[in-house]
Amino acid sequence: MPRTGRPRGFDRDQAVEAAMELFWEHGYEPTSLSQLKACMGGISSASFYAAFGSKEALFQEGLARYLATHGQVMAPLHDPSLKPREAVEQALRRSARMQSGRDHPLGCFVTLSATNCSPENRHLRALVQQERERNRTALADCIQRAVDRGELQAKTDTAGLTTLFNTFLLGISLEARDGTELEKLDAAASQLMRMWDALAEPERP
Amino acid sequence: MPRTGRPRGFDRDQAVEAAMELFWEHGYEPTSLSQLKACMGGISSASFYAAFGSKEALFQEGLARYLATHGQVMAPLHDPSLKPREAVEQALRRSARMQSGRDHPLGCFVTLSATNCSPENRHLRALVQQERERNRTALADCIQRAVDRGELQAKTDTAGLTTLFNTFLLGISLEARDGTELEKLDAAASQLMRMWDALAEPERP
DNA sequence: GCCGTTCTGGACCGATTAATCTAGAAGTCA
DNA sequence: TGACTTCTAGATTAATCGGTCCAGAACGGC
Repeated sequence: MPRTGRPRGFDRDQAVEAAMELFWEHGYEPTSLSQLKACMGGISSASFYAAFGSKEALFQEGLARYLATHGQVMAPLHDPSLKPREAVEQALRRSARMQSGRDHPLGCFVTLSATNCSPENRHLRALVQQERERNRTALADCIQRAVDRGELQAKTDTAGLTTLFNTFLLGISLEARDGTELEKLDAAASQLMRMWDALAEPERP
Repeated sequence: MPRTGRPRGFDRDQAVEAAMELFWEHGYEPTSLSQLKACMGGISSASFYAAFGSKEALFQEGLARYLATHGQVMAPLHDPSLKPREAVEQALRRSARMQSGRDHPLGCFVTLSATNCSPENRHLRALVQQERERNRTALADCIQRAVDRGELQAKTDTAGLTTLFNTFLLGISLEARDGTELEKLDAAASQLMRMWDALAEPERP
């Protein structure tokens, strides 16, 4: 933090937040420098580059901001203290609720902000893809843990079940962006969790 | 078709095909005129505009081409002569197979080509969204038909089940683009279809 | 008051964007 | 052959892209 010199004329934190929403809504490439500067209160190019370095660096800050806030709906998947079924169900329902929320862009930043990408920005796509991979792995671990603990039948096709849940999870983004209401997404999640129960080892009487 | 004048120096049909693949891979906005002209054999701007009118018109032609070819994997959903279960299963499995195919871009044109969009191209996003809506409706009709015919229990939550299948269907795009192999997608589809069977009215003995 | 530091407004950069224009080439038809 | 039509190569358009530069403003420390 600088203790001397002319103070910044805008709130850097709010600016990152506003930029995140722009990237979230329109994606990395369609979001222009002019839009970004405008959403920060009409700051100048000099101010922009002094504060963030580049458009790309700002995008990475936006991603980090998203992961630390809205993206936390996926946290249950990475919490080993939760029962696997609980973790999965919470990830689904929290994702659905967050992504269909109306106080920010619809859908998920991680799946939607770098979908359409020029070859020269491939590394940015890789950045968010890596995040999806993290969730995919966590989900797989969750399901494996459920089998290990006897909460799913031993014969369960874990790879297939993981892909099923992950594909649904990813699909929520597109569904939410198309305007599907939370009620329907939640009902779909309920159906899917009923399936989990059907695959659960029946209690020995 | 013109019967007089200098003949076109390139194959218009092949050009539309090549453009479709570019839009499919990178999306509408990141695909530049230079790339498009290059993939058509390095034609000039004049040739391009004489043949297609505009970048946007070409995109619409590309979409139409996709729907008439690769997009036909969704046809079962619109075929009332198929049993509902068969229609849904075929739509899932054919989508998974097509979208993970390696002789064209991964995923689905309809869900991926206009995801990241500037406000001024909103109408193009609406164009592909409308296509998704068509499939959503067809899927809902399919499931309603299954209930009506007694192939699913009368108490079935049709809206929830429709959203479940549609969300999975959309998710296949993102999953395929992330490189998930057909084997896993197919296993996930199998799990989902097993769920259908669990919801089916049990046969009276 | 003055110095060093940091930020700001605005001009400016080359590159690229989608799209247009002009001159001429290459065909059909009479 | 010559009129007519259609397409092509290449220069050119205005606008916008992400990014840089500079002169001066606004602060803390001395």
